[in-house]
Amino acid sequence: MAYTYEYPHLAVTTDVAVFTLQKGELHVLLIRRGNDPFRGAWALPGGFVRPEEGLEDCARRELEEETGVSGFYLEQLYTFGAVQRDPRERVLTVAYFALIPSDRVVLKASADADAVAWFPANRLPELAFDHRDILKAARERLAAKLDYSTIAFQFMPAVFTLSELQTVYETIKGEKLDKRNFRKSILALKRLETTGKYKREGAHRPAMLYRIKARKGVEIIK
Amino acid sequence: MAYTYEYPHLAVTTDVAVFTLQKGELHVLLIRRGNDPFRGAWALPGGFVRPEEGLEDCARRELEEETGVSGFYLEQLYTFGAVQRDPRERVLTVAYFALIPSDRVVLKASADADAVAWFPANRLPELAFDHRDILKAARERLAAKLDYSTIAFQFMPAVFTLSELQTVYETIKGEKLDKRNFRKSILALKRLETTGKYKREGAHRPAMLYRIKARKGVEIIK
DNA sequence: GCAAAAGTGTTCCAGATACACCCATGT
DNA sequence: ACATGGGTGTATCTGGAACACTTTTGC
Repeated sequence: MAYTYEYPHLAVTTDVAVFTLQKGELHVLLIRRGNDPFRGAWALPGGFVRPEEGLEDCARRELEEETGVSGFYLEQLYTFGAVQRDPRERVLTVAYFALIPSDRVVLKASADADAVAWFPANRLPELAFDHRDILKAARERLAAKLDYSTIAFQFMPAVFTLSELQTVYETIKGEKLDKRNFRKSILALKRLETTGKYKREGAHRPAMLYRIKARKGVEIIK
Repeated sequence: MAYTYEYPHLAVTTDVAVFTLQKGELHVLLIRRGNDPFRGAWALPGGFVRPEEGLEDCARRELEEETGVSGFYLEQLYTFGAVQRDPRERVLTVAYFALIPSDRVVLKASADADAVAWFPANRLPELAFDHRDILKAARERLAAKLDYSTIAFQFMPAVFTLSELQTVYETIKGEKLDKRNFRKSILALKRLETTGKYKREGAHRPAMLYRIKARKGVEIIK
């Protein structure tokens, strides 16, 4: 099967930088490549855009196929188009980033990949293509958005404690936050409500469980 | 001449939303299309990406070819990929936005276009494709960046008065600013210096002319 | 002398920051 | 009883917002 056009066309992929939090560390989803180029190396999940498929649809489909997760937050990041970024031919990639709550990180292996795994964002293996650059851009965007949007909520399960939410902020920003000030400013957003239930674990006072009032999209705040 | 590939490729263009300021109004550069589809309609300058050409190179080249200007500020905006955005076939566009100082708005007609003209951003003609969406996204990005970067300097000629700079902010944000507060905050950035010369025009006190200390890129501030 | 834009400081307020102790629980 | 993380209020600081008059010029 061949595809012929009157003038040059480009190969176009979407790649997705998928983040979650595990054990107080930011993790990235990577796939071990089963084909050349970079066979055996780790790469972002992604694949070629089909002619009748929207860009975001493509990113979502590839990610669902390769990992089995769905319903995640997805946002276009940047389009990487350096001429030599793929050794085979010119390949453009429209990069996205996705966030997955920490209670939905179960993965399935798939036909496209030898393996799928979460890696701590600070200890990554060698990556295929320019995927390290893509991840760097995604981390910067994520960290920036913490300050002026409700994006952090996308990491949270259905119910959670304020300390857990604070850990999300601290992990991504890489700095400790003051507990009282954090609670004050988060509650001032009026986006959380108490469930009336408590999380009890370990030898200490149980923590109030909160939920997000309207789990719509990410809102810009301040 | 035909181009054949083993699997589907996409047509990829860059389109550029070019802004400048004229007579205290934000203006957009448009090109009247000489070919179908949308022959005779106005559109953003842009064109197909060549296989051996970087994305930003393409945006810059198309804009220089069609307008004769060069050395402008250029930033990737967003990639638009709706399946039906071009009636001929699936065409992806990597949209950029560009800013041109108000003293360099001279245009040349070119082979690609019947006409090139500046339009007030608030009174646009019918536009081809989804170019109205692209312009909307570009305006939003521009307005947002005023608050946390030095992007407004990209509109200024070599020397200018603080009142002229203030007019740039007021025009893009669509609101009046306090003169004393504006000067205080702009000068606090330490990015401007006086030239020692004055602009004298009209029956009033001459205004000090300033210049930008280091005309590098756009910096993130605060 | 008058019209028109340039230039200049201080007060006020709100939101961010710094900071320390008691509470509820399991062992 | 003690170790562990949960939960709470106030004083201070700082950056943004509000605000009015004098200066220099051309006509």
